[in-house]
Amino acid sequence: MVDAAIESGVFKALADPTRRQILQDLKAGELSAGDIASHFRISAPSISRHLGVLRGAGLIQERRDANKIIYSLVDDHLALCVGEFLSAVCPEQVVLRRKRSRAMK
Amino acid sequence: MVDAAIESGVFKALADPTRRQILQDLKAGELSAGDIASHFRISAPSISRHLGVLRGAGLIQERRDANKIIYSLVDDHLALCVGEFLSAVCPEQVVLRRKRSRAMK
DNA sequence: ACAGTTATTAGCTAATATGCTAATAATCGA
DNA sequence: TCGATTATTAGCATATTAGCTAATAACTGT
Repeated sequence: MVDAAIESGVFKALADPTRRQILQDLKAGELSAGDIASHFRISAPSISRHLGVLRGAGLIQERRDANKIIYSLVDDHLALCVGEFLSAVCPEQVVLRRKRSRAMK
Repeated sequence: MVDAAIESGVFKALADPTRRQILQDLKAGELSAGDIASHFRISAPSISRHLGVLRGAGLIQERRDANKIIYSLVDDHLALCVGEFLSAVCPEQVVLRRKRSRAMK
């Protein structure tokens, strides 16, 4: 079960089309903030804030590489939060497949 | 492919926890506006507006039954819109199963 | 037709979200 | 260390959202 406050942050984050597009872009692999910003017409600071929202929701993570800050998807978070909700409302149509954890006992 | 404006409406609608709960409540079957409102602490007009948002997003439908207005889930819409997005971002974890249409040629 | 029930619409306030520019921070290369 | 590059933070303006109460609309039963 995903905590309600966390789920709420995820859905809030998904409410903005720019943020949804960023997630889709990151599906292909990690990207720097500048790379991401260059896909949009809005200003870099605005993108930076969108990245902050996504990060706050636990959907993406960042690391510094020299000059740049590199963003990437946090693996299971989106599928877990949204999948759990969809499983509650339309389980016949959405099947959640849990990824095999790579850290096995 | 789901139209972008429609997808946007769906995700906006899902951003509010009250609206997500309404969808979950309706999973069990149709409910009148009053039934729905009685599950929440907020005023009936506020619930009415939430219902309007969900309806505007195509997620629920209404019909009048005498005095009451009865709401129910619109079958595929949620799974289609959100599932399409999840399939783009985390297809390994979320499998979208299309319902068999009952109106077959 | 009228009172009662159910629900929505109107009008308002307060909080939140999103965009911008200017300023600041962190790092690199010479 | 200094200028260039990359990105974030601060501060502001505007738009949207969510809540409320009061008023209106649609329908029932007598």
